[in-house]
Amino acid sequence: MLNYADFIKNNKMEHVSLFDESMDINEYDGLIVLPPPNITGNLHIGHALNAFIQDFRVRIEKTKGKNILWIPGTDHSGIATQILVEKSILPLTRMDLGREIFMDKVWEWKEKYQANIYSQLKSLNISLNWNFAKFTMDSDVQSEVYDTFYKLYHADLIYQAKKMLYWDTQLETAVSDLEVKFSTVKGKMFYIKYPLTEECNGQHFITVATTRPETMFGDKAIAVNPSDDRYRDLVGKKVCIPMTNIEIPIITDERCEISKGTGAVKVTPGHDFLDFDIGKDNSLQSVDILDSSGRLSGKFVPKEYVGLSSIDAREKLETDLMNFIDHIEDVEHQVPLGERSGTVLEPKVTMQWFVDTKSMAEKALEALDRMNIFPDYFVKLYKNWMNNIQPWCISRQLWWGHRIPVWYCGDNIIVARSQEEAQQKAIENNLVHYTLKQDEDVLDTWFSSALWPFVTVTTNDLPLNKFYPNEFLVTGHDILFFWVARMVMLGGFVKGGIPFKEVYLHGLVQDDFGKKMSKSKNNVVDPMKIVDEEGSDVLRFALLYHSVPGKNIKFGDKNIEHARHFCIKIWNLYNFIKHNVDGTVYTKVDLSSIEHDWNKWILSELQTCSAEINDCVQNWEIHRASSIIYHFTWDVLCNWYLEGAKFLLKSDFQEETIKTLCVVMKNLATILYPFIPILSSFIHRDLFGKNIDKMEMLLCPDFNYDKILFVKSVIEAVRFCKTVVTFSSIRYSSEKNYQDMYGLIEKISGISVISEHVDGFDYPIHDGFITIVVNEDAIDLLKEKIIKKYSELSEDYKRLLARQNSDEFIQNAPRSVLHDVSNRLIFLENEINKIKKIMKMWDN
RNA sequence: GAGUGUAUAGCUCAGUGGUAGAGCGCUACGUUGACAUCGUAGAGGUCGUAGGUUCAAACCCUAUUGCACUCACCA
Repeated sequence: MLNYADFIKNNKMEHVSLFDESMDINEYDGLIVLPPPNITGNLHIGHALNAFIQDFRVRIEKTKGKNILWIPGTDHSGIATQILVEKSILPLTRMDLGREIFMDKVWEWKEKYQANIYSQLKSLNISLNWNFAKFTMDSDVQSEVYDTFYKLYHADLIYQAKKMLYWDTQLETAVSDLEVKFSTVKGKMFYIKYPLTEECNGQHFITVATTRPETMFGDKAIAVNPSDDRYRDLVGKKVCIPMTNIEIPIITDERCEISKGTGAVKVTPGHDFLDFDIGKDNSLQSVDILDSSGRLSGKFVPKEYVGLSSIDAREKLETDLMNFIDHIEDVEHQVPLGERSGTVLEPKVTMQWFVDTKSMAEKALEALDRMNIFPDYFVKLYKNWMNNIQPWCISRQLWWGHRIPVWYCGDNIIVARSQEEAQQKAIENNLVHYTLKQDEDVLDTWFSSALWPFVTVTTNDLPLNKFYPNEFLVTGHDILFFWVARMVMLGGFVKGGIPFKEVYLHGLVQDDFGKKMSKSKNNVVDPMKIVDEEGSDVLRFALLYHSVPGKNIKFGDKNIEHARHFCIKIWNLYNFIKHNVDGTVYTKVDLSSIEHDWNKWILSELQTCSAEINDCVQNWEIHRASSIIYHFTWDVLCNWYLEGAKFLLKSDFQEETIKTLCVVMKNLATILYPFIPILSSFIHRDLFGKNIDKMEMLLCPDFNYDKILFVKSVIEAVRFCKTVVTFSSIRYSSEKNYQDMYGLIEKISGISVISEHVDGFDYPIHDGFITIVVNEDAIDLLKEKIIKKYSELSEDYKRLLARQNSDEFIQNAPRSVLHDVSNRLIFLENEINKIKKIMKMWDN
């Protein structure tokens, strides 16, 4: 027979098709989209988690009879891809190649890495339907993107404005607030003395503190708080900017904090967010002293500083300003870094396109009534973000992306859905004498991603009313604002309603020590390597088992090992069953023909297990569902039932036990299918000759659960005693005497149960005693065990009795709890009395 | 600075007011025909700290400390 290692090896070779490619579109009952991976490289383990969670749910639905169309795709991811392609053409730059040739290079890159991502997704054995795959820059997707822009523009929700934004000097583009990551670095705080144009009360200078002295060339004022007594007399006076001797006024502004720095702050409206606002309110000019690559430039910058980077200029100023520097302090401060480029960002005023998100955010808040977010604590974050929504800058000064659908025609602006339409509009408006020039910039990647739930439907010519909203969305919590929020906003605007009925946010996969996986830390776990070595089921179960909603997963070899052991356990279970049914496989079994309580019991456990998993799935508690199936398979089925079944297979109950094994294996395979689809499909096909389909409804016959408790109780007692003494037979005595279970007990425990009276040591069990036939020497060890048990039970009893004797408890506790406690007390009392009786006999 | 989450066994983590749980690790025993990639048993916990609510708190509330994350923050 095939062993597990061979099975894994064989399955690598064969591509298991898990959906029926010929399935008619009418047979689908709903749709979901795969969050499109970036075409920047390889799938990482987070993608695998994301994909497996979706596939889990898709397969769950399938076993319930609901077919979900799952559409794959990839994202062009503007900045990230452009950076990589630029790196790949070094030492040439994109300027050297020109826009057209550079774009060809990016498209080449796209083809290569999309193919790579697709083949890696396929190796995860997930049920994506590849017939409908999309790329965010496909031309039909572009039409939808342009159409959305057009609609927003004509609804006055898109506008062009000059605003201060973070500017990436390496990529030479504006970036959105969400793409800024702050980092603590060591820097210097310069205390610079600005000379007053005329002395005032003996003062010749006003001192300001700054970490960015190089921006002084753009200073337009010195501001102090109006209630700051130290500077009261200086307000309205003028100072000179050191080096350039340009005169600027001392003004007051409420936003200056008296306790910060020296209380006096240099106002540079061109290069600081606060200063920009102060400048605007005080009619100060905003001058830009940095060019797009972050080098000093312009008429306000002294010649010897023109062309220097901020850092170089700062260094040079440290010596050049000698006479003006009061002192310098070492400080740690936060600097804004570009998420992708990692370079220091500069606040810079530029003309950009913005989406006015206010009204859409309001609708997105209302959408919460119809859209469930799991886990629900993310609702708070979502609300908080929507309530503090900022205009969304959607233009990027990049080459790779959807070119902004705006055409310039002299001083006229034409917003259109295509070049042709723009042309047409130019003709209509008598603008033909100008050359039509499309905006050079591209749209933020997230703008096109935000349309994903419906463009995947419309561009595939699928019926929107059937597939939109999507059934659910599964994604990492890190892109709640980047993506989920924007899908809800734009989806609501373009198509109305909500884009998906449920949102499940999973955590990030971290390394064993809870650190983020990154190439630089060399702690990246490659999912493809695990798939290659262990099979996709192992990776899948390892991830699902630990995926608590919203929480990050610490992932290491332990997780893999645990999942591998589980798969091997199932493999061995399958081996056992295959061996024991020996060709007579029952695919349909009339459960009413099952008579033995042991068999009926496992059927009922199976049913319970299935129902519990169902409950978990409703709430996306995949980790709990995984524990339940693990526990059922390992403990209930393999460790208890199977051991008993070994006896039944050699008894008069052989045939019905084979039937039971078949029913259990068939249904277990179906339950396991969403967790470990490859192995469970294989088992199902091999034993029952067909693919897994819908879950069967099991109508289990009634059975005597007391008998099961009896068997377990005797066996547990025997095992407990076996750890201290050796014996080969016991006698059981009680009112209820389930003789028909003796065989089972003997088989599982490995001792014989005799009915004739014997002398031995009495040991209490669930419902009576067992008499252990054992020699005198060992009795003390057993006594010790019993004394320990006695003290444990007594303590329990005392505590519980105290509770039951409390009037307040009786008055206030619900009836069911009172009932439980009194039952428990009766049980404990029984146990204790049994032990007392035994102990009394010791004395005789 | 504001917010969110989190603290439970040696480690990694589940836990739904009413008997404290799992995997790994550890100790002891056991290869009986699915599985040593295993089985059985055991040890190991004032559930971060301090209050409060409740008949009853790991769970609810308040405060506090540590950690993680999100947002804001370059004087």
